[in-house]
Amino acid sequence: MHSNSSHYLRLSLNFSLSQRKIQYLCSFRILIMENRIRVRFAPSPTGPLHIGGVRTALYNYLFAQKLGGDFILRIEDTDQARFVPGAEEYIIESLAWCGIKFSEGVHVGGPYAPYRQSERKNIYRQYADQLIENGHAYYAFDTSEELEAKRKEYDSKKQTFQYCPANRDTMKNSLSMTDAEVKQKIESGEHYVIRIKIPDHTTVIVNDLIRGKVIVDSSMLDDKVLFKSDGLPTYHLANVVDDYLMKISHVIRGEEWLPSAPLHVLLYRFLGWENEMPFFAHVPLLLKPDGNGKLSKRDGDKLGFPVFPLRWTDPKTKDVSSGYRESGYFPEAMVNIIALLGWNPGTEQELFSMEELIQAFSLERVGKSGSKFDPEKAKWFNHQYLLKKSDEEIANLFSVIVKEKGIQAGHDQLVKISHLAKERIHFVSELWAQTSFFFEAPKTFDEKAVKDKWKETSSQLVAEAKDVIIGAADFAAAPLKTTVSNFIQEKKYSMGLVMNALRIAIVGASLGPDLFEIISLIGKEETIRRIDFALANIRK
RNA sequence: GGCCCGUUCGUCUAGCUGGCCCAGGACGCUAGGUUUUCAUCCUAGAAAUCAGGGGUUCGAAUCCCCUACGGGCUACCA
Repeated sequence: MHSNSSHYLRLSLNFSLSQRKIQYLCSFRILIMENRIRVRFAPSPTGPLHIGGVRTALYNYLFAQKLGGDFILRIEDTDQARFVPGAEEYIIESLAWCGIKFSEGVHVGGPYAPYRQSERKNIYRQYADQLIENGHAYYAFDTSEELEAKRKEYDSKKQTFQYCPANRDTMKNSLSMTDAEVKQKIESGEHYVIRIKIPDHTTVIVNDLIRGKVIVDSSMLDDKVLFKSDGLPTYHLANVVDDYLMKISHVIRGEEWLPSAPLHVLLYRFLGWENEMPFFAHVPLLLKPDGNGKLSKRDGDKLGFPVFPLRWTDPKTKDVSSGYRESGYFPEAMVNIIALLGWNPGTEQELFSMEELIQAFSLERVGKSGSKFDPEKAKWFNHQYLLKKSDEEIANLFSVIVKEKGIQAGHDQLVKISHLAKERIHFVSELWAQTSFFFEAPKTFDEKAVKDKWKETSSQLVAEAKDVIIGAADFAAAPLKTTVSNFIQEKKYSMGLVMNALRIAIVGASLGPDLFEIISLIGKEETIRRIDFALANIRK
C-alpha cells in the first residue's frame, strides 16, 4: 500500500504572478531564439467536439498565430473501442466553421505526417521497449478480470487499489517473475501490457504556465499502462512520443490533464527528452450552467443551449443534438464568446474579431477557475455581430427562410427589409416573425394590440388616414411621413392614436419597424387593400 | 477515500509588484428618457461583508496558514 501521508511531499509553492510572468516570458526567449513555437490540438474521435474543446483549440490557435508558430491537428485514436465514425470529419468541419486554421494535420498533411495515431502505430513500440531496457517500464500479465477483482477487494476495505511500487511485486509482471517465465509467457502469445515503473520517492515538478509550479511526489503516481495488449499505446505514451517527435513547444490542453502531467514529465525524463520537454498550460474547464461538473458531450441540449458547434446526429442512436451553426449563431460570435470564457484582455473591449483576438491573446491572461456559459450574453453577442453584418449578407441568409415559406421575394426587397429589422433581432431566424407582414397581409389582428390600442375613434381615424395616403404624391418613406404627420397635426389628432391604429391595420399587430417604411415598401395598392380589410374586420 | 486545481455581483470578469477598491466593466434585471409599436439608443439604479476564520502589516480582495465548499483525476478512455 501507500506509504503514509507524512511522506507526501506536497509543496504548495508560493508562485506569485510576477514570477509567473517571468517564467512565462522566459519560455519565449528560449523558444523564439532556438525553436519554433509549435502547438497542437489533439482530440480523440469519440464523438462531436463540444464548445470546451473548441475553446481549447481556439486558445492554441490564437497562441500560435500571435507568435507566428505552427498549429497542428493530431487525431488521438488509440482507443479503437471508442471510435465513432464521422467524429473526425465533424471536428475538422467545426473548427473550419469557426475560422480556426491548421498549418499541419490529418486533413492538410505536413512534414511530421501521419497525424493520426492509429497510422503511427509502429513508432510507439520502440519507445516502450526502450523504457523496458532502461528499467523504467515492465511487462504486466494481469488480466482485466484480475485487476477488476483487485479493485473490488480494495473497495470493500474502503481503500483504492493502485498498481504502484508498494504492491507491484504481488502482481503478475516481469518484476515479480523470473526472466524465463516472462519469456515463456510472451512467446506463448499471452496478452500483456507495458507499464511504467514509477520510482519510489522522486519529486516531480510540472511547470504550468497558468498555474505555476505543481510539485508532486512520485509515490502518488501509479504504474500506468503505456502500451496496451492490443498493440496500441495509451494516451500517455502516444502523447509524449508524438509531442516530442513533432517538436511541440507548448502543450495547451484542458485542466483534466493536470493530474497526469507529472506522469508525462516522468516519461520525458525516462525517454531522455527532458531538456526538450514542451511547456505546459492547463486551461480551466467549461462548467455546466447549474454549477455542477464540467460540460460534457452527454449534456446535449438538456441545458437550454447547444453544447456543440455543429448539429450532430449520433450514428448509433440517431439522436440529434443541436449546434450553434444551425441555431443561427455566427461563427465570429461563437468564437468571441468562448474566447472570453476563461480569458480576458484586461481592457474593457468585449467585441473581438479573430484578428483582434490574435493580437490581444496571451496565456498569461488565461484565468484559473472554470467558467459557465451564459446563454443570455451569448444572444447579445450574436446580436452585436448581426448588426455588424451588411444588409446584403443578412438578406442572403434570410432569403433561404423566405423561400422555405414559399414566398417569392426580390433581393432588393429583402435587403431593405433586413436593414429595417436587423436591430430588433438576435438571430436571422427571428427575422420572419418580425417581418412576415411584408410578404403576407394580416388575416387576423393581434388581440392584445387591438384591445390596448384600437379605440372607438380608430376606424374613423384610419379611414381618414387612408384618404391621405391615397392622395400622397411621393410614396417614399420620408415624404410620406411628412404628409401623414401634417394631416394628423392639422386635424389636431393624437399622433399615437392614429399611428398605432394604422399599424394594427397594416401589420396586424404592434410590431415592426417604422410604419412609413413599411407602407412605402408594400406600396399604395397593398396598403389600401390592408386598410380596407382591417376596417371591415376589426371588432372591438 | 486519496491526490491535484480552484473560490470577487445571478453569469462572464477587472483587480498581479498590498493603500487610488466601503471593489470597476459587461450580460441580464429594475426605473426613467427618446419613439407611432417592438427593438435599438441614452440616463439612473439594485446587485459581491472579495467563501469563512486566523495571522503578517500603520493598512489586505491582494501576502501566509487553516477550514469549508466546488471541480478534476483516480481504466489495457482520452
